[in-house]
Amino acid sequence: MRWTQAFIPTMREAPADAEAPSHQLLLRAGYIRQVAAGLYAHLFLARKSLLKISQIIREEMNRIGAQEFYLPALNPAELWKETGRWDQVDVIFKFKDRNAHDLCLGITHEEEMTNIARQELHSYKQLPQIWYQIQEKFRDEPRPKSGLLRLRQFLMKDSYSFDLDEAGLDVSYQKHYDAYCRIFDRCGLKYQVAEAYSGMMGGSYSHEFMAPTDAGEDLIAVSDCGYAANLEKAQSKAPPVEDPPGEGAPEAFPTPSQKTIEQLVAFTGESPARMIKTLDYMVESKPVVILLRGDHTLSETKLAMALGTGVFRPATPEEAFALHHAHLGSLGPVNLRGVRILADSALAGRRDMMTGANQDDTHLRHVTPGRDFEAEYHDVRVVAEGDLCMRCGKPLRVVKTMELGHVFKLGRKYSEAMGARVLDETGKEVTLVMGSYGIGLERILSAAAEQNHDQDGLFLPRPIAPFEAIITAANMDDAAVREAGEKIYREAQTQAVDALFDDRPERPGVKFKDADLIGAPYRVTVGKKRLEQGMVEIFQRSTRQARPVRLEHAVGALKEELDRGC
RNA sequence: CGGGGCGUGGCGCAGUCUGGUAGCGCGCUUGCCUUGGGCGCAAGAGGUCCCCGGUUCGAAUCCGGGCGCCCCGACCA
Repeated sequence: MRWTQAFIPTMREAPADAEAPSHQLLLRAGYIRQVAAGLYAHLFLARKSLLKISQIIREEMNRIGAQEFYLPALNPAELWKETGRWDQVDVIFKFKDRNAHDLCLGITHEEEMTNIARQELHSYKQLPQIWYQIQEKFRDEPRPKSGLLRLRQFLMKDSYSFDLDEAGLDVSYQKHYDAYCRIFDRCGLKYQVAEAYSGMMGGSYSHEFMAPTDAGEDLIAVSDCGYAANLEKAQSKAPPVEDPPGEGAPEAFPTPSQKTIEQLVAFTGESPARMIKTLDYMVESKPVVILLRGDHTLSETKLAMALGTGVFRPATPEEAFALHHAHLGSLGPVNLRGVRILADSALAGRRDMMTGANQDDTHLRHVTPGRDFEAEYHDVRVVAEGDLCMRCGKPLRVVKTMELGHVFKLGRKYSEAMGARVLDETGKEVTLVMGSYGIGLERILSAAAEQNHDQDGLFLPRPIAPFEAIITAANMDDAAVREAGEKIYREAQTQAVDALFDDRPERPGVKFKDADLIGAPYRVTVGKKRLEQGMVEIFQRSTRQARPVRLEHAVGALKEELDRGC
């Protein structure tokens, strides 16, 4: 492609709305333009890159025997009512057609795929099946953000596996896991596979493929031993805390206006790890007291697991007062009767701690869990940086990441609800066991941009860069330079190098700046001085290393560099 | 949905408090000049000041209502 014929609207300045580096640079480099919140037009460069990404995905899916489908994005409500998701999922775009028939735009396609499965799969002999598509998905997100990171319409590769039993699902799941690793490897991304929270569907199991980047919106805990998990699910051992040997009974002491842990730390000089934080929740309309170490944070996701229900909310100050006869800031578990008390496991075995006295402006010291109050112990805290790995005991790191893909063992949730059954070899009717597996295509591009940029622009991994190289003729008015550029461009085409020839009559500075911006991993620079020696330059964008090569070897040398991987 | 910010030419912004002919930089067009890091000179084009209503002789500016976008939080099948 010649730049004079390409539509690559680069911008010197990023629109003020863009904050994340990937967002700013994809706009500045002319990849995308915003249409509305969470909706972006993919221009030439974005489309080109996304087509390369989808081709990689397609190849790896096909390699595990998956079959590509293409289903409508527009779907009738009936199927979604069958599984209950019509009412349960609040991000569905719903509307009526001219006949007042309920329709929605697909957020994923479990229902539609399962519908096909139940109509067409009748025998174990037809199993296993893996069906996938690369299709638009629509979600009425409360808050779209960060350019292509959280969109209302986006491209997703979603696949669905249908097996006779769990053992079959394990195989389909593992195939996907391996395919996903190959896909993200081939896309040149740094990523981490993390165990993921799998909701309240017992026995389910999932992994997320996470790209470390500051623009991400998920936190994962990572250990040197290979353990990694989303913070929603991650478990850890809290580093041990030295408690004093004191065996004294709880003793009240005045703490005027000391309400927060922070204030109490300043007031008493004790560390927050020596304090018990008391939180009240209303769980299905009944109060539950939750205890945490002062420096720990409650995980509502884990709380839901521990309680076996998601129906809860923090108690109001009035509800808390009714229970403790004290205001927030002085709550504690000692002498509380007739209420369920749930303590984080990090409190087990501790002694001589400090907590609220259930009397305003008063706290208790010498409080020992198990002696001074009884509680059920559960893991309900969010892993903190520095907590110890449950497996290897080494400190965990907390890393900010972007979710690229998710593989999920669904089990029989959809097949059961929709009656997708086949006959097994004994003639018995069995419900299909399903998995579902997603990849966000725009997120691959965003993550690649986040992981491969500097102030001047992008340098995307070769397999997903819109162009593998840009040929920059420094001065198109110089006949020798122009012709050398043309020659390299022609040869690149012959050699199947996907190159952009910058043949614009611009000043060199403009062309270099644009070349730095748009994400090609290499630049071949043709300039007057070197050309007089019969030389041009191969410039690696990521390292900014330039090396001279003979004009006639330029494309060969470029190919070598490209093939070496970048 | 709660909190905050913003809306003026394609992009970045000033002007709004204190009402009086709509400005600057970049970009764009044309000509000259220049040609290895967004060069210089000159002449131009381009704006419903987010929308609706009100106040006023007069509204980008004041008042009321609405819409849109961004950020933080909540949420995220």
